[in-house]
Parts: sequence; C-alpha cells; structure tokens
Amino acid sequence: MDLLSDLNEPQRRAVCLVDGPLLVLAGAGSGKTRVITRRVAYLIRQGINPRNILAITFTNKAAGEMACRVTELGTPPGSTVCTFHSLCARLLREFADQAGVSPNFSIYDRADQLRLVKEVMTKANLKTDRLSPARLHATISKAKNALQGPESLLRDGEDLYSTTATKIYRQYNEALASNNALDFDDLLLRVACAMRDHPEFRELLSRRYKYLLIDEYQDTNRAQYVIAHGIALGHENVCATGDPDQSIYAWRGADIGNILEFESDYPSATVIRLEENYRSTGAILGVASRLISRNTLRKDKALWTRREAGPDVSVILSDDHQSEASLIAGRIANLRAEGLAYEDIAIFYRLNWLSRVLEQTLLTAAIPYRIARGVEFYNRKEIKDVLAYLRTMVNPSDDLSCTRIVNFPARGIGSTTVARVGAMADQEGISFLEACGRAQDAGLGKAAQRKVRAFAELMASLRNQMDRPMREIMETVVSSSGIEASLSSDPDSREAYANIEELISTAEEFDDTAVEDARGLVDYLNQVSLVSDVDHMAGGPGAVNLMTLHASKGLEFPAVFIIGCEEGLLPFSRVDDPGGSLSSKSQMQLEEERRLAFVGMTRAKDRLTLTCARKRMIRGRTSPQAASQFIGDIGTDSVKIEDLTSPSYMPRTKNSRSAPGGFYADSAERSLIEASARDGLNAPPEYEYLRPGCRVHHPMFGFGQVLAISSHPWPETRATIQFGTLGRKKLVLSKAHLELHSDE
DNA sequence: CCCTTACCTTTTTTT
DNA sequence: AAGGTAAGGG
Repeated sequence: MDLLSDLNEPQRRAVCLVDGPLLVLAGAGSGKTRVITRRVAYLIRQGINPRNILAITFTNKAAGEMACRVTELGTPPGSTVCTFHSLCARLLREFADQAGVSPNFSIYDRADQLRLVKEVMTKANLKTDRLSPARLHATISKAKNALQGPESLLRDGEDLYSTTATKIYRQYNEALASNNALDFDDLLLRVACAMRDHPEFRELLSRRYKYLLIDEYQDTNRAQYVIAHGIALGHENVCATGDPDQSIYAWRGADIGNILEFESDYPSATVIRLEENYRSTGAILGVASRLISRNTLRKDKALWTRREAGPDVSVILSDDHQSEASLIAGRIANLRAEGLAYEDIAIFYRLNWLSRVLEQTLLTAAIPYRIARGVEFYNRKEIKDVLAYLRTMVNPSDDLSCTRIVNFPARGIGSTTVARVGAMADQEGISFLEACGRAQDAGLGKAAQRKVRAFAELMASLRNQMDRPMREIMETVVSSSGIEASLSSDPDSREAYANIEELISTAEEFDDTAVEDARGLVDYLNQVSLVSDVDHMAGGPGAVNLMTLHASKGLEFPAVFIIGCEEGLLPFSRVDDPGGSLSSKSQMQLEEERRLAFVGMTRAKDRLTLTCARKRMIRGRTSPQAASQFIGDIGTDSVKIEDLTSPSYMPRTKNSRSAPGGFYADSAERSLIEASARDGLNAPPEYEYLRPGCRVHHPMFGFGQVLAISSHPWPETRATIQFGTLGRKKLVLSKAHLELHSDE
C-alpha cells in the first residue's frame, strides 16, 4: 500500500524525515495518529529493523490501536508500541539488577498506594482526618515524577506540612521496599535513575531503540523526559508529536516546557506544524479556537478546515441536572432520527460522578450506553481479592496483598490475630506470609494458630502451581482458597461471583492472545495493573459513549455533548479552599481547564452541544450553579443559546427597583405570570417593558443590559444582552424569566 | 470474632 | 449520594 499518497504536504514531510530530531506540532484533528503510524511503517520500509523502533503512547488503548494500524499497513512485526509505564515495567523486570529491584515486584495501583500512605500515617501517629492521605500522596507523587527525593520537599522552608510530608515520603518508600512493591511513579523513576547511574544500561537502550517516537509529548513529565532523552542520546532519532493546547496533565507533573523547549534541547530539530483540521465543522472549530485563544500562555496556532460551517454549536440551559439529562436523552433520540448511530454519540463531563444522573436517565430512556471505566472492573472488591492472591503468590513479601486475603474468604482470622502475626513479622524482619508459617511463635491461641498455619500452607501449595496457564491458575485459586464456595452459596454474592467468572475468562483470553515473550503469571499481573479507564472502552457498537473530558483525548465522534458547563465544575474549583478560593485559582490552572474544554470540543465532528443547569445536586445538597465562563469565551458567532429554564424570579432586594408600572410586585401577579408563561398563552407583562437599555437579571448569566431586540413577538422574543463577565449573548426568551430592573 | 448501625468524609482529572 | 470507618451488641 502507498503510504504517502493520501497525506498532505506537511504530513508527508513528517513521515519521510527519517533521521534526526523531529517535532510535529499537531493541532487537534490534524491527522497526527495517521502520521505516526505511517511513519513507523515508512521507517520499516526504509529497511530499518522493526526491533529498533519504539513508539510510546500514553494509554494502552492508544498503543493497541497504533500497533494494529501499523500491522494493517502490511509491515513486518517486531516494533515496540507501548506506554511509558508498561515499557518501564518490562525493563525493570529484564534489568532488575541494574535498577536495584527484585524482578517479582508488585505494582501498586492508586488504591494500594493510598492504603499504604494511610498505613504509614497511622504508624507515625498522624490523624488522617487532619491531613488527607490523598493530598500527601499527591505531593509524594509529584516529587517522584520530578525525580525528587524526600528532602526536596523541604526546599521551600520547613513548615509543618513540608516536614511531615518528607517524613511520610521516606516511610512510604520504606514500606514499598519492604513489600517489594513499586508504585506507578517508581516505574518511571527507577528506570530514569538506572539510566543515569549505569551508562552501559542507557547505551544498551539507545542501541536497542534506534528510532524513538513519543506521542502526546506535551503531557510528559520530568521522569519521562529524562528517559526519552537518555534513549535518544547519541542517535537523536527522536520524533515527538503533540499539541501544547492539549496539555491537560500538569496536575500530575506533566511539564509543558518539555514540548516548548524541544527546539533548544535539539538545536538541529526540524519542526513541522500540522494545522489543517480534518475533523470538525467550521462552526465547531471556530468556537473551540475562540475559546483557546483566551489563553495567554500559548503559542498562537491557526487551525483551519475545508469543511463548511455546519450547524451552530448549541448551548442549552436547563433547570437542574435532571432536566439536563432528560434533555440529552431527547436530543439523542433526535440525532438517531437524523440517522446517527448510538456509537456516533459521546457525552463528556469534568467529574466522574456527573455521569450518575445521566446513566439513570439513559437507562430509563432505554438508550444503550458504554462508560469508559475499565478500572472499575479491576477495582471491584472481589476482583482485587483474587488478584491479591496472585500477587502474593508471585511476591510473598507483598504484605499489603497478603493481609488483604488472609481472612478472605472468612477463615476466622480476625484483626487481633492479624495484628499479632504482623507484629511478629515486624520484629523478626520477615514477611507477613512467612510469619503465618511460623504461627506458633506469634503468641496465638491454639485455634488461631491452626487457622493461620492452614492459610500459610494454602499459599505454599498455590505457589507451587505458578507455571500453569493463567486460566488454570485462576481456577485453582478461586476454588482452593474457598472463594468459590463462599460466594456461590450466598445469594447476595451472585454478582461478585459473576465478576470472578468474568475475570477467569479474561485470564483465558490472556492465554490465547499473549505473545510468546509475555504469557506467565507475572506478565498477566503486569498487564492488569497497568490498565486504565480508557483502555477498556473500545467504542462499543450500538452504545452511546460516556467519559470524562480527560478520557476523551485522542478520540472523535460525530456528535458530542459536554455537560455541566458551570462555574466551579468545568473550570473546576474545589469547594473547600486550601489557600484561598478567590486568589489562588491560578491563571495556570484556569488555562489548563480551558485546554480541557478545548480538547472536549475538538472531539466533535459535526454536532457540538454544551449544557448547563441552574441548580445541581452536589454532595447531597442542591446548589445553585452559574454558567461557565467558557460559555462567555466562545462568543456568539455560530452559537445558538437555547434557554429551557422555567420562569423564575429573584427575590427583590433593596437595590433592585421596580420597572415602571411595578408589575412584578406581588406574588399573586407573579404566579399569574408564571402560569401564562408555562401555558404559552400570553406574554407576561414584562415583555411590554423589555427594551434596549433595560437592566435585567438572568438566573444563569447574572446581571446584564439589553442591547437590542431582534424580534419581539412572544414567545419567540430574541434579545441581545450584554452580561458582565460572560460577554454578549443572544437569547431566545421563549420561556423566559428575565427580571427587569429599571435603572433610569 | 463478626456483624450491624451510625456518623462522617468525600469529589477532580489518570498511568 | 455513597462509601468507608468507628463503635457497640450478639
């Protein structure tokens, strides 16, 4: 197949420039993935050994897709396409000596990491209610991603937080070491350090990976940067692709400087910009561009499209989350009527929990949906329990996993017994499992001793069976541990049991599909530990796609809804304000939120709808919501605001004086107005007084001044109103609810 | 030792 | 709204 004929000029250059550093600044929808896959295929056709090619992506799903598309281009296999994390996990097992790890290490996911932080905090007598483990963990994680040790936290002074964080960081690392475990950040950190400390290791990698491609370069952190540079050192055959406007992971240590400074890192670098967008309509691209142009810290970039403007971008205002959801269900039905399939439609939101109402509504509306939550499966208690057995088998030092299963299923080993065995293990400097085998020394009662010993024997016998195929291992674990017996007898556990059966079938799948250099228990755990949200959703046919804005990156859909476009939600800001709510939502953070909205919008090919609600249930309380400032940022060109909120009136305050005539003065009159607005019979008398210059209050946009009225006859009154922070809006006032304030 | 009940926090976003 | 934790009874 011809690799170049359907590429545009800059794309072709990006594919064909084989040697030397190359930076591809690829705007949203500019065919970046196509360039990368073609490039890999092109390199191979130029006679480069596939084994010398390493392409790094951010998610397993992206890696899978990319590998798949490269194969489809008819090139011989052998190239490595994977994520930074899985690359590092593999390297660490292969070069365990250089990296100073033991090859059977466990990989701790976020939940494990938090448990460990909590455990460390308790041991240090820190109250977890004063200082959240999550915050401490975030601090530690950020430091690790910047390749900084515990002492680094003291750089900016020795306040109480810094000193405790340093202490916890140290002890957390010690705890990881004694469990023979690494967290996600360690995977990168250990490889980066090994490359620094062992030049021969770095050189080996440089020789092995002579051609390096890194996708989403704007989202790389310090550790990933060091690894990439280490590999490229010497040959400099490094092709980085990315888009500064889509940098949305600064909060987890991504450094946008990496992509901005590529040219100074590699003075001989070629820079290619891809600015033609093949995805979105003119209207969508215009709206997204106007939004992102509000960012000040950015390289200006002009995305353009040959596509026509298409339908306006919709902004829909609803009363609450409930009506927002049913409105979307309705719109989905309309889109279906227009000929779209369910899988062509996606709904994005800033926070995971925003999907709940939506799910319920879609369920009752009988609209099939898929939700990008692969980890959810692996986060189920029973699944984590089974995996903990596997981990303990591979890595008997993994006390976190071992204590998790010592009494699952219930074996009558309670917390006192666990504490005693644990204390003995600590004292003797042995693992929990080993201590179980020597239960007689732990000062336990006869019965407890017998149970604990039985557990140790169970694990020993399981450990003898580790070389069997995954499915058999899994079945043995489930049956001989007693999980099967305890779950299948209890009718409340039917779902849990079904999940475990599902897990067994993934193991079977692993046996069938795994390549020859990755098929053991260790590789299975590797794979399972590194799956993410997005990975498990492969655009299922016949279902609407639900996901967070973060998860949407890299995807595209004909129709996109972004829900919850409200202050505090889409530019997200925390309710409690560590550091002051007004001042410290820094410009940097706001701009990242804006990029996030930009990413979401640019996923849409043909139809884009933004929705917001006037009030919403947050943490069990209904709280009033204001429209997102981003709705102001996108301006009014190619935007249609549909106001579906019901009439409402602000309580009168001292400052709000009556319009001439005082028509909304008493409640009887008010309910009359509401009734007529609801029934669509007569215009509420306000409209008589609606004229340019009026000061009005809108429940979502706040105070504004009427600039012009384009058509007056109710209920189709359209008026252009200037709102303070949100700019000019053209509103359809059909069911409206403007409160007039005379402002002589 | 296990199970129930009552509070109490949590909630960004992800490898 | 929901999940986790501490306390208390069986």
